[in-house]
Amino acid sequence: MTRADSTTPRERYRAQVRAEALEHAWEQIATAGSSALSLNAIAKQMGMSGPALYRYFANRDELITELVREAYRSLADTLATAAASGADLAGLARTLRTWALADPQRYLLVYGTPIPGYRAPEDTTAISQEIAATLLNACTPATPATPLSTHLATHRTWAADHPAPPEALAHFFTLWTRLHGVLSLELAGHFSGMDFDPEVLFESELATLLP
Amino acid sequence: MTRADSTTPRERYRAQVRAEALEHAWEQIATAGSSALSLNAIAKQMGMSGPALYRYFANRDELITELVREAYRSLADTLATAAASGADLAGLARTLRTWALADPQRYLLVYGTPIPGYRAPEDTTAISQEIAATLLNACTPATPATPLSTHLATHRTWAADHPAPPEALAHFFTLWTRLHGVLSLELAGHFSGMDFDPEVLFESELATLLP
DNA sequence: TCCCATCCGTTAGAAGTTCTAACCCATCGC
DNA sequence: GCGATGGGTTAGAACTTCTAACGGATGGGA
Repeated sequence: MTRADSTTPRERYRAQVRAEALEHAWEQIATAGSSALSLNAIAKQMGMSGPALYRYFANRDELITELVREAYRSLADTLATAAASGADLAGLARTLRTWALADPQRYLLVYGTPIPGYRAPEDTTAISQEIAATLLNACTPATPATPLSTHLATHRTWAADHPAPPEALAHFFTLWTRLHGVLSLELAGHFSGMDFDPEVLFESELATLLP
Repeated sequence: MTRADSTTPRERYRAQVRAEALEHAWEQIATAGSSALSLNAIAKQMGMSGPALYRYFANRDELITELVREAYRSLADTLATAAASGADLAGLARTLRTWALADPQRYLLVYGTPIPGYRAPEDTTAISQEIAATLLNACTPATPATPLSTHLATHRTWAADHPAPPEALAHFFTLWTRLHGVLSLELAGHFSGMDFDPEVLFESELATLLP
């Protein structure tokens, strides 16, 4: 304990206040969406007045960035533990759907409409690669070569260090976009008027992705 | 011309101002997203001060609703004219992609993250059904029965008047969600870090949807 | 042609928001 | 105990949406 291995009381308090603010932010986002998130309202819910929160978050964007980071982290961990428990590709896909349905706004925060000016920080792309790797590990490379896989064979810098063959990369992309296609339209309420069950559609798409 | 078959000059002026306001709104939305749309800024761009626009739009939501309506209308017309020109399913899909890439925020306005409280008006769902019908007409019912098609056979109230068989309905949903899956992730910038071409992925998914 | 109602645009202002500045005071380390 | 650090406060600027009250122009009926 010569130096900064343990945290000071101030740092602990600071982390606690930040965490509590993020909790309130999640509640607010779940009910009113990310665009209606108010730093002022959060501060008042915590019993302190307006600008006090600016000691903890430089601005509204930094708070949202932290929410995005938490969402990414949560998804990455959820998928990683599922994979560690022996879940196959179908299990991971259903884990993803469960995670998304548990908090639609959380899913849409990372995969929904982005703010045009907003630029995601470096570490979120790292977590994104982590998620991709978890899914990629479950992708079976038994699929035949396609125009997509041959294209990815020469355009794979994003997964340069992952040993998956180009057919697995192609499989991963089709998995990702197909599941996201069903999930995002379901979460956005575009199936709400219709009386069918989106889960059947999800399972139908999932079935096309299994060996 | 006994009564209201032609428009009065006032009505024409009113429609013109509304149209100009919507033009500025589209410009604003294209650069800063729908959440950053400012009624005040639009008014000032038009040379009039703040609250004047409230003579033309009851509130911000009504203006956004009108934008959503225009977007739906534009997509429906674009697909309808493509279909009238003899476009097949592949042609319609590529028309959709072109339309989406022409103005990403316009696509995301209708298919992206919704505002939780917001309720779409009746006529937009009518246009949505119009779009579905155009695509449905191009869906070949040659696909075999699947769990999804049997489910849709008994849950098709949303397309009750359309004569398509359940296999075509299933085909339509897989088409919709697969294309949207690629497009929405591409428009949201989730492929931007990677160096591959989203069009290849789009064409790959499209190929799986053709007979 | 005149006149009046309707409608348009204005300014003022309330209630929000984000965020900065200045100040006070508690806490923490030396 | 003393001083620096940092948290919380209020004030205030610059925004936003939206309402209210007031002018003035326009357009249709007598």
